[in-house]
Amino acid sequence: MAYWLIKSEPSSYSIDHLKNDKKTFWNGVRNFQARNFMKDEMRVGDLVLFYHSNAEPPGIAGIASVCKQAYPDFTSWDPKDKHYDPRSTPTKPLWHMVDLKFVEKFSHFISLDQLRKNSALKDMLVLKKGMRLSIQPVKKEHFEMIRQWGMETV
DNA sequence: GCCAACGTTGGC
DNA sequence: GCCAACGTTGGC
Repeated sequence: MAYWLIKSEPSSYSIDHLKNDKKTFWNGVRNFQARNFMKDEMRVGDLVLFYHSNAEPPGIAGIASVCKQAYPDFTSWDPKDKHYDPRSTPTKPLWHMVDLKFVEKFSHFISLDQLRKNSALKDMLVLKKGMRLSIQPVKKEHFEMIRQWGMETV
């Protein structure tokens, strides 16, 4: 069982959208490193920190879990989709996605600023300068600390 | 296979 | 809206 962090812009898809949908497919990933994490390493039952990027403030909003292992991202060969990539076809899919389901929304949103101030978390990839990867592995101890923190009553 | 140019991400 | 940092593309 592994732990991850995924980024999403709340203006396009927030933790509240996921809470409402209960489940969604994580399409539109068009970066090879992120794709490889999904395709090669994400497994059903893995837990995911749901990060709000390009937000005010940015930070971790809750938790999701992987409920379907990687399969071809069919939006990649749809010319009408904004994530269309002509290199990808149904017979030779280039991009993949997983399904995520809602687990919990944090009672205590953890801002990027708060993450930075916690020295126990300083090795987290999301805190590294210039780190743009939208899907990142997270250490178990970091995940557990953040989960506990996030569920604290404020 | 190098690397400049370009496009994107995402904090600020 | 700016722009640094990065990934990707394409000319050579």
